[in-house]
Formats: sequence, structure tokens, C-alpha cells
Amino acid sequence: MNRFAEMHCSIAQAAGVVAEPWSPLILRDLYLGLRRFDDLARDLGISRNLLAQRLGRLTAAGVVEKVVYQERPVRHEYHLTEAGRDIVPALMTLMAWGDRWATPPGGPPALLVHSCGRPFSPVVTCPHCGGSVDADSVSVLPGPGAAPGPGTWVLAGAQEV
Amino acid sequence: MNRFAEMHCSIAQAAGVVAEPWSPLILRDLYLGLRRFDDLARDLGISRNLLAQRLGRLTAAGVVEKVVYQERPVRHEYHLTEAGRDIVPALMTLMAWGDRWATPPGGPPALLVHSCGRPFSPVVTCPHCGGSVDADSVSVLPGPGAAPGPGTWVLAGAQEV
DNA sequence: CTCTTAAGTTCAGAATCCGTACTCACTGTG
DNA sequence: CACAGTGAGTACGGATTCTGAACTTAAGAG
Repeated sequence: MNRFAEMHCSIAQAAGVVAEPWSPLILRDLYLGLRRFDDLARDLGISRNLLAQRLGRLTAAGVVEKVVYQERPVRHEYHLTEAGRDIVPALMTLMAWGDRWATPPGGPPALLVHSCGRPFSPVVTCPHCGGSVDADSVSVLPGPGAAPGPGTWVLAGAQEV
Repeated sequence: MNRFAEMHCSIAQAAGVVAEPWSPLILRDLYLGLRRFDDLARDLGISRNLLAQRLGRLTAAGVVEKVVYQERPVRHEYHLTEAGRDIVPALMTLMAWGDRWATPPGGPPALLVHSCGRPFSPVVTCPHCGGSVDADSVSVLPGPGAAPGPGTWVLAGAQEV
């Protein structure tokens, strides 16, 4: 649909889903328990027009599914799919960044509480050593699917980094 | 600038930075070591016009800084700021999601190697218990900055989730 | 001189976005 | 039955934004 989908870059793929205006907020609302078209439109203040289009794209991308909750008249609601629920931690990581660097006046608007019982701010870690992941503790190598193309010349070419 | 900036939601704040078309890819390229305007334009295939505008916004948002690397003629390059480097793990989390759910043909285009020496896929965890964070292991509560407004009615109102 | 490089800016046209108003299929009320 | 109401969208048009190509400015190189 958009040109990002054609790039050989997983960030571009994810961006295709998450980096359209409104999409991350729609996903957040679905995660928080909203399901109905009108509720989403009301909560976000998005035009119904655009909401319908975004939900269509999110559905096509496989992160949202449309479920009939009543026949006669037929009515739908929207749920996150497994892929959709899997993107939630990434949104929380973004939220944590927003809290650190662009806190709205009054402090963080939301608190996350983990199943261990404590409020927390999500941290990105390496599953092998458990150490934290930041810009300096990681190096990026071309993977099996690396192919020269728009958005991937950097990776495909050698690194003078 | 855009309306997201006014929402009392840290996801919206982060989205204002990261969820504009091209912005995540620009940040990725800067992280990978590209610094020059022409290199970015060439790598991404973005119009120079829009690249200039995006770099301007990213600079205004404080994630990118413009550095003079030579006088006569004066030439600039772009670096990630501390806030910019801090958003990198969030991008990696998105990348990992893209790898899981929308792998480009041929496999992942990039591999991440942690400072512990092993290739890894980033995981989001709770800093207190070290347990992993997913959609089911977290509950969301209104925080100190929660205020009813567009994009935050859900949080401000009670949860029937 | 003329050519090249870096870093943009300007412009017209195409593609999106977004708000308002409308539709469609029913349901419940009198 | 007629009529207002609700949920889930479409239709339409003006306002933005994006694209691609050409132009600019300020050097240094041949």
C-alpha cells in the first residue's frame, strides 16, 4: 500500500503499521479495552471517515480483527490479534521514552503495573545475558535477508561506522 | 505542531516524534552511522524537500542535532542527541516485531549483537523482577498527569477492562 | 572559466487527510 | 404503522502534505 511495505527493513515494516498518524493511539485504545467504532471515534476525536480507513489497514496488516458481536442488525467490534497484542510492549517502550523526554505537565498520564505487583517502566534487555540494551551496547550486522535497496544501502554496504 | 503534541498521552508524545512517515527510518540511518543530508536522501529515496523538513522537526523535538563539520563552505551533519540515542532500543523492539510478524523474504535484514557477544532479539522486561512484559502481564492505571481530554478519556474514566 | 559537491529551497501537481453531512439496516416506542 | 434513535460506516470537498525536478549558494578542482 505505502512504499514502506516494499523496503527490506523490519523497522519499515513495523513503521507501516505503527507510524501512520492515529494508528498507535488506536492500538492503545484497543489494548485498554475499547472495542466499538463509535467509542474509538469519540475517545480519539478522529473523523469517522479516517477511523474506518485506519481500522481497515490495521486489519489488513493483521494486527486487528473485526468480530461480529450481534446479528440483526449486524454489529462489529474490533480486537487486537496475537500480532497486535505482541506489539503492545513496543508501544509501552515508546510510552516510557515519552515519559522520560516529553512528560506532559503534571507527570506521566499512565502507570504500568507488572504482574509481579510493582509499578514499572519497561526496559529493553538481551534475553541471553539479561543486560540492558542501549544504543552503545549493540552492534548491527547485515542479516540473511539483507538486500541492497531503498532504505537498506547502509546495511548491505560495508560499515565504516 | 501536530495535534498529538497536545494530548496528555506519552504514546502520543512519542508518536509525534517517531510516527511520522520517514522519521523512524531517518533515526535508524543516523544510528547506523549516516550523517550527511545527501547520504540520507540517497539511502532512503526520500525527497530532499521532505528530508529537510523532517530533520528540522526531529531537531526541534530534541532527538537530532545539527553540527557544523566544516567552515568555508559551511557544511553540516546530523547526530542523534542523548534523547535520540535513548529511543534506539524502542526502534529495535519495533524491528523485532517486524521480524516476527512481517519478515521480508529471505529472513531478517539485520542482526543485532549485544555487548555480551551474542546475537539477540530484544525483549521488554520489568526492571524489578526481570520478568518479561507482554499484553497480559501488565495493567494500566491512571498516573498523576492523567487528565480527561482527547485521547485520554479511557484512562481517566474507570476501567471495566 | 567550467565542472563538481554539499546542502538545501522553490514550485507545481498528485496524493492524503480530515470534517461535515449523509446513508443503511435495524429496534424500540406509542 | 410512523417516528426517533443507534451503530457503523460512505460521500464529498476543501485543506494539508508529499513528490520529483529544477534552481541556488558557496566553495574547491582542473
